[in-house]
Parts: sequence; C-alpha cells; structure tokens
Amino acid sequence: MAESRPQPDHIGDGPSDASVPKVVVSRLSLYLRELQRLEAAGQETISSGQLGALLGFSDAQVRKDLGFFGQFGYPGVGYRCDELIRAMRDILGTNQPWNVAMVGVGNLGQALLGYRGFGRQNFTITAAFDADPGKIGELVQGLRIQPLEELAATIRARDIRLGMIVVPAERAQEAADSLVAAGIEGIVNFAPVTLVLPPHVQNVGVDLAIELEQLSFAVTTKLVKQPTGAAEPATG
Amino acid sequence: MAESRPQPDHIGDGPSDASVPKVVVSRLSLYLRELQRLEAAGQETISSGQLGALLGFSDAQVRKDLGFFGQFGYPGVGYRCDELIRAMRDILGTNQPWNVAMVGVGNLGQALLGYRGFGRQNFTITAAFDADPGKIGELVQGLRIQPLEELAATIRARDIRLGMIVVPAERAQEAADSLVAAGIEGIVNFAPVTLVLPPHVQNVGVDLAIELEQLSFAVTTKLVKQPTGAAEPATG
DNA sequence: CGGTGTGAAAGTTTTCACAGCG
DNA sequence: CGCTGTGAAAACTTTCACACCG
Repeated sequence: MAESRPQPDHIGDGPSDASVPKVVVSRLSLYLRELQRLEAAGQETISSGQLGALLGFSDAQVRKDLGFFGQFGYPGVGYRCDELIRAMRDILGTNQPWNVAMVGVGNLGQALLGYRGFGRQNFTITAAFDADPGKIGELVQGLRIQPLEELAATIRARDIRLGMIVVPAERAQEAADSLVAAGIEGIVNFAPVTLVLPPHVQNVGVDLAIELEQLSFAVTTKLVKQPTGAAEPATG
Repeated sequence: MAESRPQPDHIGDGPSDASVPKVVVSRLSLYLRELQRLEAAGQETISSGQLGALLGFSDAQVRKDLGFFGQFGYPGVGYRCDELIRAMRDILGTNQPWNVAMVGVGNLGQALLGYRGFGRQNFTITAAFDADPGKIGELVQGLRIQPLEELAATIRARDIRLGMIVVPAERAQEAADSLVAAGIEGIVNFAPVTLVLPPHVQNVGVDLAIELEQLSFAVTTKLVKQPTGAAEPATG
C-alpha cells in the first residue's frame, strides 16, 4: 500500500488488493536498492526500461511489479526517484524503524552487529542474547549481551518484532521457540536447518553453504536457454 | 571492467536433458540439507511425502523436482537417504571439492572464514585478499591475508573457481572485475550492489538488509502469495 | 498395500502490444 | 514524441490423478 502524496491523485494508493507474488516483493527490494543509489548519484527520474536494464529485467516486468501497488509514473517521463523510493519504502515497511533481536553472538553474530547496512534501511539490533555465561555482560558494538532468560521480557519491553537466529544448527529450533514464545513476528534464520514455526510467524532463511552450492551447480552446468529480452537479477 | 547485463533464469541441463528451473535447484539444496540431517539421525529411507512435509512442499513437487534429473526412488518404499544424498551432491557438484577466494576480510569476512558450514559441503576458502596494507600478512583462521596484487596469480595457481565478495559496496564492482580478470567462474556477492558481469560468470547475491526488508513486508502485509501450500519453507 | 514417475490439467508469472497521456 | 499502465497471450510451474511396481 503506497502512501498518497499531496498532489492530484497521481502517486500512491493502488489496488491495495489481493496477494502479491513473493518474487515481486523480492524484486521490489532490488528496485529500491538501485533507486537509492541513483538518487545519491543525483538522478531525478528513471524509466522502467532503464531501471530494468540495471537489474536485468524487462521494462514490462518493472511496470507490472509496480502495478501491484499503485500508479507511480508519469507517461513520457518515467518515475521520480524520490517519490518512488518513498513509495517502495512505504510498501516494504522501511519508512518505519524496526527493532531486531539477535540470538547467538558468535563470530557471525558479532559481524552482523557491526554491519552498517541494516541501519540504512531502518533496522536496529536492539538486543543480543547468548547462552554462553562467559559472554553475558560483554559489550559488542555498544550492545550488552544478555542471557537467554531475559529474552522474553526484553523483546516485549523494547517493542522488538523481528529476530535473527545466529546460533549453531543444533540450537536453532530452541532459539526460534523462545522468540516465538516472546511474541516475535518474523525471523531471519542463519542456521542451516528448517525451522518449525507457527504460521503467523514469518521466516526467511539464509544458508551460506547453500548459496555456494547454487553457484557450484550453475558453474558446472553451463546455463543457457533464454526466451527473449532481458534477464535476471543479481540477488539470489 | 565487466560488461553485459545480469543473467537469464533457466539453468543448463540435467542428466537427461531439458533446462531446469532455478527454483528447482534451490529446492534441491533444501532436500539435500534435510536428507543429510535424516541420515545422521539414522533414517535409511524417506518418501516424497515425508521429505516434502519437512520443508513445506507437496509430495508431487518433490517427485517432479527429482524427475528433472533422473529416477532415484523405489515404488512402495521411497528413496534411500544415502543414495539420494550422493545423487543430489553429484547434481549440485559438491561431491567434488571447491576452492574459494575471499575478497575483503573485514568483520563479516573474518566470520565467514571461520564458518564451519562451508567445509561440510566441500567448499574451502583457500585464499583471502584485502586492500588494507595493515592487514596483509595477518593470519585469520590460519589463512594469510594477501594483497590484491597477488589475486590473479593466486587464483590461477590454486585452482580457485569461486569467489566471495565481502567488501564495502563502493569497492564491490572493482573486486568483481579483478576476480573476473583472474578467470573466476562464479561469485557470491555480499555487498549491497548489483554487479555487472560477463554472462559466463555465475553470480549469487546475498543482501542482508534485503532479507530483513522481505520480513518487514511479510510481517506488515499478511498477503503474500505462496507457491506451495503446506508448512513453512525456509530459504529466502 | 504404500509409493514412484509422469502425462495432462490447473494455476501463476512473464511478455507482448497498444491505448492514452503529458 | 517517449513512456506508463494494462488487458490478453504466451510461457512456465505446480498440482492432479493414475498406471505401474515391489
């Protein structure tokens, strides 16, 4: 649901309609990333064809994707970068700040705590938990590592709705269970296991070895075949 | 300097023939992960229905996916875990060892160097490069950090075919260009930018902020159209 | 029986192509 | 003009349903 700007009803509210294919939403994130780069570079407008070409999509695909959420363009001109960025962030929900809890503060967890990219999209890791008593109280990136016993109370107190699981595979399900019990609404899971979650909890998995596996397949199996026109994005 | 747009959607061919949809290959990795867990737990056989249920897919989907690559099952019995694991690894290419080069050894790079999950799937990070002169020669996880000047020679000398880009966004394209010039065949890119690569170089992007963005959308909009209907998949 | 493998049907996503607008 | 927005067609993916097998 895009937000209407001032203006004549040009931008904004569209078919706040039925369900949107997941793949469309993933492309939205890519459009947004590209738009932010373009705007930082001083570009004011962009056409669907130009935006698509940057990512390997067709112009029609870009327009159709945006069409799920409303009308954002100006015929003969294209889209205004600033307006489209704002609309995309409204749709994706990142015009609002999000607090995130991290469970597991090992090497990877610590690296993620220091990752600047989250903040730029309005995500802040506001709490970090670990089972290792030796780590409790330690400061990482200015954040105090808390014991798991404090997880539920902290998540509720700090209005945390999203969680990241960065524990070893064997402990991922119990970490997920704790987060769910604390009322979390979505989880990014870096452990290489499939979590069992209630249907109201959203979940995105990131398996680092699987990313390499997919490459291994693609490299071994010379990929060919292609209908017409453009191609595919860079983000898997 | 690389040229060319991003890439197509279909991937090469299987043992039989015909091009395989990318989404099928990504499910293959999930099947393999599940099978390895089951085998470690002592399970000898599994049916398509059981395997699918563990991942939130239908039995038919599992059978169709496997059907792209051959016949692996026994009517009335299911699949033998050990045989199917071996077949999946043959298909994905992970029965062979892969050497991987890492470019950028910051916080995230160091964490990835220590990640045990790669080795289990036969990937070894055999070289690590960084632009920071202060880091050169430093040992991380037993690996000596090398200057970028040594990248091409090292990649050729050590039979490295895959690369991981873990540098800041501004330097990702030049890192990619160096890897391409050195003859790399595939890249996993952790920088939040779209790389421009020649079409013969495979590419998988992992944008950590985008994973959270996708969750943010899913949490605020409960209206995402899911391909398969059952439990809960995992990998995003 | 329980379960695979597979055409054919159903459903979904992408591409095409063109009216309409500034 | 150049470009959007959008039905309609094409292409692709998933589900169904059933022959067949041990």
